Amino acid sequence: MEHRRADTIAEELEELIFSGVYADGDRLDEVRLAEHFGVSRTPLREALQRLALSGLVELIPRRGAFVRQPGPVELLEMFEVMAELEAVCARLAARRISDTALTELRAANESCQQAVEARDADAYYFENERFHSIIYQQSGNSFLAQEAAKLHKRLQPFRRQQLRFRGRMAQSMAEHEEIVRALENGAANPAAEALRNHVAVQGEKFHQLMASLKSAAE
Amino acid sequence: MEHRRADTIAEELEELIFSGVYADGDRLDEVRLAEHFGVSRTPLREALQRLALSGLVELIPRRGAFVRQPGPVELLEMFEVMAELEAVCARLAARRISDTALTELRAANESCQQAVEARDADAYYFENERFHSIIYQQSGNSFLAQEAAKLHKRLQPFRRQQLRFRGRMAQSMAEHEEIVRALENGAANPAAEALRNHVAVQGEKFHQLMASLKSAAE
DNA sequence: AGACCTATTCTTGTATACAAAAGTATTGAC
DNA sequence: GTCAATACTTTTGTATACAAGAATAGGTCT
Repeated sequence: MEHRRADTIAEELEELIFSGVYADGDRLDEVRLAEHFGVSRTPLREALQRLALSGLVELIPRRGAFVRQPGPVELLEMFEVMAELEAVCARLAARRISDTALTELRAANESCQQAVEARDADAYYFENERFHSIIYQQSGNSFLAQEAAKLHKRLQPFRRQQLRFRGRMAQSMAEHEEIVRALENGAANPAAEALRNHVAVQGEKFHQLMASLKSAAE
Repeated sequence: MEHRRADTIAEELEELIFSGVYADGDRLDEVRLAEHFGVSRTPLREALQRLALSGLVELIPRRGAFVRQPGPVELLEMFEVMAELEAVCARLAARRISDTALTELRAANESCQQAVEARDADAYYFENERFHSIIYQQSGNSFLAQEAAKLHKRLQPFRRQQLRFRGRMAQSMAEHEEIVRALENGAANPAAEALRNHVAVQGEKFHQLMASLKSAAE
């Protein structure tokens, strides 16, 4: 498997970084990565340029590409922005959401619930993403939906950790229920508040987790 | 002036697109651009990859790079998101803003006012950017500040147009005053509301402008 | 021994060469 | 004249080659 294939390199590399193969600060060796993907340095460098703007990778001239995993502070900030973006989505969606979308939302929530009962984490993540994605779409603002989806994806690996907390999954489902009810009633502010808290609590839980890890290390 | 220089190509190209040299849908010819910058296709293609993620350029495989200027609908959506982002910044900044930052804010506003009186559009844009940038920073969330600044920059060329409206500059200054007062009082919601409206009205004015241009063309 | 300078090696940045796909023009048939 | 098929041209995608900066190791002087 030598050459004649690329185009998906950026995505594959992104996946590699997301999945935690590389730690923060790791240098990405061009020749090694090129070998790994079975391509030359040219397309690999193009992929790195792509990744640079999304913040996953920092390109230092004449030095190389370094993995840039967000630290605890930056993560909290990102969760805060996510909470606000979702709140806006909810506020707009409360007025604009269609009946079919509401049906889909209930279906996604149902599937979510089943995943919780079956303790199927993968299915839960999938359905949870669907749930949130529907709300983004129904904001009626496709630019907003796009930005929200982008950040959601970026935070996905960190959301995983905060579900370790006992009872968090059940609480999360209750919050989903509340969100759906608010959207059904077309209640803009309650929907926004519910979604903001739903996401913000994830950031807080994450913070708690980090703090507990840190104090345990001391 | 042949080779040995790049690194800034992405920025220069971005500037070229921003300044309106290329229209929506224009194809960016790699060899021509490479010649124009005095480099080979390799670094130029890397620059294009960079620009692709920010949405300025669409890369269609085996077809080439096409300029992607947002249409009226997308612009309105972007202004809507900008308004919400700034509102969040204001809400957070109202609690966290420092005295020195408030002083700077007043200074920026003063300079803005002077630029209006001198009818110096360039100075106005510069000071206006400074004004908003301070609020982003004072949100205390650097990720948020970064995202807000990014979108602000992207919308900059379109803001220019809506200031043609008679009296808009003076109104804008009054809105700035109101924002500063709310921040001084630490009034989170009023500050958020004031800033949201301040930005949202820009989107509406822009919409009016587009509509008038369209009806004039018929 | 430690600091400094130099030679060597490694890695990035860029140009060029070539292959494959898309686009264009020319020819021929109806 | 229009359509289709084929040859030709243009342009993208990728590999490779080479140049220059950064890192490193080895040696020298104090």
